[in-house]
Amino acid sequence: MARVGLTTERLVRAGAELADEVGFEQVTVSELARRFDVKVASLYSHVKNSQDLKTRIALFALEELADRAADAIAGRAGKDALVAFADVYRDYGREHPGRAAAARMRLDPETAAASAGVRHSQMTRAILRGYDLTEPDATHAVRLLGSVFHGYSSLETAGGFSHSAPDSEETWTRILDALDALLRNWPT
Amino acid sequence: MARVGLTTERLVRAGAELADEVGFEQVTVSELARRFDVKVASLYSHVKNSQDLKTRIALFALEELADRAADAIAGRAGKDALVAFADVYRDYGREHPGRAAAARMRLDPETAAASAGVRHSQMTRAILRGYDLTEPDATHAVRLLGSVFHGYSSLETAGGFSHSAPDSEETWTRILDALDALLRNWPT
DNA sequence: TGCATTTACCTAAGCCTTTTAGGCAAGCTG
DNA sequence: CAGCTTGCCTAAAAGGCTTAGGTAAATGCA
Repeated sequence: MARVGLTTERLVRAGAELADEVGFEQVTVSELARRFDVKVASLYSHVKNSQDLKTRIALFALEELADRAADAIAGRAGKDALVAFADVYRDYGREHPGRAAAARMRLDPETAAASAGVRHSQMTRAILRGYDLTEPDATHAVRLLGSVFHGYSSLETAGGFSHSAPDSEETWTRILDALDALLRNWPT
Repeated sequence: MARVGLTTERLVRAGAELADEVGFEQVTVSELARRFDVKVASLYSHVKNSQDLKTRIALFALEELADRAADAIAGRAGKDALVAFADVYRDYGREHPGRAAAARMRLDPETAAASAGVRHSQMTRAILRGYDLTEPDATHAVRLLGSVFHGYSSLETAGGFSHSAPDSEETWTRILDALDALLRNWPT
């Protein structure tokens, strides 16, 4: 009975990697057990159930993404900050499609309120300091940006933009140009 | 052995309703069999497997949504068309969250190419006729609109905007104002 | 109308995932 | 080194997916 050294932390990290390989939907307690060469039941000391595992992966991804975003916007402002921030979301979705899908998972309100999701909206609002928006327009804009980042990443992952001109890269820069212009001239 | 009259069509419709009730992820061949008061194996004459069922629900939803969108934009142009079109997406997501989730499902390329998804992008492009965009900007704009509709609907369903001011209704109209303004002044 | 064909639904069975209950031994704590 | 905690185990139940092969209801054709 060699002990492998399972911890909730290690399971979640491995779950995140598994998600990137096979898709978040396909993350299963059984597969994770297989990867640790351990019996399935053994995971249940570290994780409440399958749902709990997925929620933890989602929280992990939100955290990781928020950290990257924070790094990216440090010392930047205006369009420079907007682009750096937005690129973090898109790059994350392409590097880590499973984690990104996890980050989009529906969380119950209390869990969401305690998650790094809060940091995400705070950072988005911080980006808007480079533009001249007052409430409630700032909130509207935060929601618009969230929708675009979220939506673009998930359409791109679904293959929506592949194999057709213009390439996704170009569309992305043009969308960011457009959003920058929009934020500078937000209609009242 | 009373025959219930199963058909692929009826299964898919029932599956769509089930999705709206319990969530698309929770749609299961077993539950569907239960609803028709039929043994699980019986469904396998009408549907290849669970994946096939879900794909068919997705295609059904895309079709239904495209029909509604087509109705909405008939006889409209400019901002009027944009708003009517966008509202179809948002309303569909709120009335039929399960089907809307299905419509967001990742399809393999050939299936996607044969789906009503094609009509969706054609209609989006048609909306842009009311604005002065030439290629490749029109394509960029189509992708932006797709991202926003997709993203907003999924964030709203996830409860992202609930219980905080301003309400989602107001944000939505302001976002449409903003998109209209943006399309009229697309940066080059 | 009666027979043949098709087919809608069934039973049976195997496999996989999830989850709980209870046991043993590995490794820290003193 | 004795004792406690706990990490991982076996066992088992319950439910979902899927295939193979059968029976009877519906359909079609003479």
